[in-house]
Amino acid sequence: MTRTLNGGYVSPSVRERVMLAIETLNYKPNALARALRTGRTQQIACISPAIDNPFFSEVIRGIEEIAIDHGYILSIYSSQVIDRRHETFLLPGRYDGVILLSPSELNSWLVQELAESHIPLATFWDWGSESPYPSVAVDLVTGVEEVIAHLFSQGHQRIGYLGYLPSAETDVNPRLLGFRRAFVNADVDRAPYCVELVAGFGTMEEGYAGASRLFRNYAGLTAVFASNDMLAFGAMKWLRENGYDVPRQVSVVGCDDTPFCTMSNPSLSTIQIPKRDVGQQLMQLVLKGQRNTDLTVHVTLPSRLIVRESSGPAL
Amino acid sequence: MTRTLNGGYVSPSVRERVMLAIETLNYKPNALARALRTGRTQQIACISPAIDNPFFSEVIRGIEEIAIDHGYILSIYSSQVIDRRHETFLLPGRYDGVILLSPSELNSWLVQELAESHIPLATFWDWGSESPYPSVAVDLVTGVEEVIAHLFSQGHQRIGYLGYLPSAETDVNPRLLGFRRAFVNADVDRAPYCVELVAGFGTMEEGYAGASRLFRNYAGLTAVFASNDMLAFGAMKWLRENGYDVPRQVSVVGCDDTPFCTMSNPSLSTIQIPKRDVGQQLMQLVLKGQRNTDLTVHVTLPSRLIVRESSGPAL
DNA sequence: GTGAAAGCGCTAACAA
DNA sequence: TTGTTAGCGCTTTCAC
Repeated sequence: MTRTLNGGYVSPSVRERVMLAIETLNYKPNALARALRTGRTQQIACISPAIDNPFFSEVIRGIEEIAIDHGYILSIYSSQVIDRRHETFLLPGRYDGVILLSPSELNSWLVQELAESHIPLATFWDWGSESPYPSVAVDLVTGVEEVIAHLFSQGHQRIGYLGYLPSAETDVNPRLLGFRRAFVNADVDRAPYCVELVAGFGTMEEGYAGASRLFRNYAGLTAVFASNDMLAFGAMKWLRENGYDVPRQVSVVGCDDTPFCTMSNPSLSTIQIPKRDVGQQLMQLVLKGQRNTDLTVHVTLPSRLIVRESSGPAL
Repeated sequence: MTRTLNGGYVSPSVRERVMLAIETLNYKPNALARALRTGRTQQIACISPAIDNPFFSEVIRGIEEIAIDHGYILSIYSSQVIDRRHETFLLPGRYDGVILLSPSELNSWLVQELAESHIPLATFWDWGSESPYPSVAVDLVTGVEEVIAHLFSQGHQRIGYLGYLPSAETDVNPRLLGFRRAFVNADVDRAPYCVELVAGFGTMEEGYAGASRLFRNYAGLTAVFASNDMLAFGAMKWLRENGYDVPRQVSVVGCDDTPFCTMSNPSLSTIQIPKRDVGQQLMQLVLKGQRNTDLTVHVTLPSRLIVRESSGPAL
């Protein structure tokens, strides 16, 4: 029977009889038993911190494209609900590879376990310092510098930064890094920049609340850079509701270039990230990891500013 | 060893020695082998047609809440990439239950297979006629009637419907059904309504293109009802770019009440669906299905109109 | 070209 | 209380 399905030397008569039996008994192979025997499941796990953030959706689409091409199917998990109780759920056996999107301190234990488990691993690393694991990163530092240069060139002096922190690693956040560096590098004297960080995963609600704090705590801001688009949208809402005209009174720039950027009114200036590419490279890294073990590859992709309607000349 | 982990009668000394061995050898149980033996995987699969539509994200969150409570972990798949090659990937063994969101003709084969496989199944059914499988549905017909009543009351006469069709089942779409029925039930003579359907999954791009066709094909429209929020956002963008003021010249109403409804400018009037509830009920259905087999339960949840800024008096 | 048997890593049942 | 064994459903290998 085995041979009939998996391609072997079978005589036509036997093949026919087997096929008939399969049909009549409605036989379905048990994927689990097969995986146990062969050691491969043809499944890849992707653990995402927020499935409702379109940024990750797009990255996942990239992963899927490559995975499908190689006969893998992609299983998506939300890292917000994974805790140590599930420790073993993807360890030995279950997956032929794991992709971790934006791991934070909240799931560092998972990264650790995964790394020790010898399952091919790839991470989307957006916390500054180099990843100890195979990773894809985006060069956001220069992206953010572009943003600040753009705002400076439009006459903005007092610029706010709106970020989020899933845990406490704020200092290695490349966006904030770029933000600070841009001010240091600027050849003119500026009023100090203003930073407001909200705890969370970078949602619109957080952006709304964050904007409120930012503008309450710092007077005279004419521009805000938000560390992702969701925050930016939330901030724009707060600004609109509180009588600030965007972009005439306040410029807003986001990060990620999610699909809503072109839909919002005004459309959102943002940093474009090659999201599909990120996903594709991640999956390629897993594929590589399946051959050579213990390699640590790092891929860095570029980012660039896209100016839309939400940013313009300062008053 | 088994007993030490899974709670059995073990003497302290043995327990200690086993624990030590586990520690030093860094032993991790193989989830696959365990599942093969016990017949349960503690995993639930959820197959979603569009992970980038926030509507589904929210439903998934509801599923997750209940799943977690019962010790299951949720695996999410995008049905857009699943085809017959993956036929066996969730059949016997892999999952203790499967939830199918908005199955369409595109994956009717999957529903079929699943139903035959005796895996507890629950479907989110949004195509009108009653589901032959355990399902959660939303009473959209009355929701849509509310929308039309609202638009009528604001003086709108010529109203467009903007829908999408993943396959050809347009006639059982409850939104369209409600839309038509509202016109029939109306006690006054109205200009005929106008329907434009775009092929696809209900994205913003489709909404943009659909609006363009709608307004090209039908003159004098003063209101549009879109069968989901994404389409509505796309339509609003097209309207804005083509000089139509929303809501002063054209009212727009969406469906789903996704988070962006309150963020967009103008904010979007829409039909609210209890998304979390939908998810929770779906998972409950799976749980039920694990006990009694072959039961076919149907849960219907209500929907209601939320009026925001995008709809108002006709010119 | 085909049947049979071993064994993947686990748990449940049965002896001891 | 503990050690041992059979077997989940498959694939691989080795006889025939």
